[in-house]
Amino acid sequence: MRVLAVEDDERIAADLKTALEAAGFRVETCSDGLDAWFLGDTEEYDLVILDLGLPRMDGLSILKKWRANDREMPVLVLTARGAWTERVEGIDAGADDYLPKPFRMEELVARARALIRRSAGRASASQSVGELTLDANRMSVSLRGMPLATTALEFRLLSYLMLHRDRVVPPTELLEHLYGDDESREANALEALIARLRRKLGPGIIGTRRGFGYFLEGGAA
Amino acid sequence: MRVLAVEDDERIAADLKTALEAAGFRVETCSDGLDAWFLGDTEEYDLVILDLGLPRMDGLSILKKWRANDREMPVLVLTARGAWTERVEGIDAGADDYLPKPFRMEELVARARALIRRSAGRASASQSVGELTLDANRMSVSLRGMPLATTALEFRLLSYLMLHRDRVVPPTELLEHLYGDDESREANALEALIARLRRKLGPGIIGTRRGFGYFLEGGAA
DNA sequence: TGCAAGCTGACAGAACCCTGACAGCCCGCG
DNA sequence: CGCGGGCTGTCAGGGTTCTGTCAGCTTGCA
Repeated sequence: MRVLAVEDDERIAADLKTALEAAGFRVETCSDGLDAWFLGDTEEYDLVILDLGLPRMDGLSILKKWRANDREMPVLVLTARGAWTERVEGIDAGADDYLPKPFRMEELVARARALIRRSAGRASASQSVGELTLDANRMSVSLRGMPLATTALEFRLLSYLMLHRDRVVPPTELLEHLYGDDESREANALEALIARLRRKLGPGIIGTRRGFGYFLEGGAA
Repeated sequence: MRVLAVEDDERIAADLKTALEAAGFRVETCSDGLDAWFLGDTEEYDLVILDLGLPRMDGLSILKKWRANDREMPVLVLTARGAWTERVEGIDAGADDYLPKPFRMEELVARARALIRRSAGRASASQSVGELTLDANRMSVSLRGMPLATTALEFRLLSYLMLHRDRVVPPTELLEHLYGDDESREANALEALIARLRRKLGPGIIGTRRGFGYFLEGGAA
């Protein structure tokens, strides 16, 4: 587990590092706002602990920029005592939790653990096969890291194929899933849908097993 | 393997029990929502089959409560035919798979197996005879580890021979299985099919017992 | 040797799937 | 309210792959 601790008070930063490492995390610290923003934007952390008062760039601004840029890692914000407005702003900016200073290290570690656990559960909402990733919560699809616009129906199709990534899914089953058989659609509706999707995705994503059905390539080699 | 089948229709419940036990599972049934929730929350099952319409507590609510409580066992949801919104909700609530009612018991058993296998971390349902392996999920064939392209009909033929690996299968039976006897085919269709397959597979895979039928070499001989 | 069962290659129709075009529908916007 | 635009189902027109049939051939057996 990799943690970034952003804190410009050197003594607190050192204490954080000590406590979190004792708890089994790999810890990096950073005391400058701009550097922190850059690190969080480019590196992969399982958790970020973020103080709000920082040189060169304010903590809240950093957080907002991360979130705007789809950086989803859990962020625990450290706020000054009594400044509860900061907390509201923090939540708005996309913080997952906050802790008023001063705090006891045990509490911080406990919250850190809880956040990581929670984000692990949340991660199951987004799954990928091959170069394709979809996030069930945000109803978003990305291919090789690039976000890709899909319609609701397209998403449901991909979603179903993803759920059954380890097998070839027959068209009847897909039709059943997409429409429910109360309304009968021409089988061609599915083919058209697949064609449109393939045009977006390019080749090598949705495969056809002639006579059986469709599947996601790279599904369970 | 221990399975909990939650279903309030007694006849279906009995069928479920019969089919799953025939497949080698240990089955407990439950017809009440609240009881089901309690069982799933306290007992350890390898799989839960969950009907959505239940007395006292709805299936989706049960599932959500389990998941909220970190109960991770695979859950197969039975939904009413055509009510596909239920399925989407089911997935959101944490179902691993769903099956629209009415369903064929064989399909349910197959999915049950797949789910248990997946949760056990293993990948695919493949079986082999001699040097030939086929994967019923991915509809793929491999010979001596090398993947081999087959058509749908060829696959079904191999599949049937593999299922009956321990005996010689008469051509009439194969014809019946492949085509259903409503449409009559020349017997030669089967011979042509076998010939094509043998050309792909090479010698020593499909054997002939003149006057009796075909078999997979290495099957029981 | 003769017969029946099984094998094979060629081929054309069938099945399957893909694609582009189009039209109806819905929804937001002016 | 009309308009435009995005989403989707339908249709028609292919292209490609399968596969049943046919005719002739080989093999096994009496």
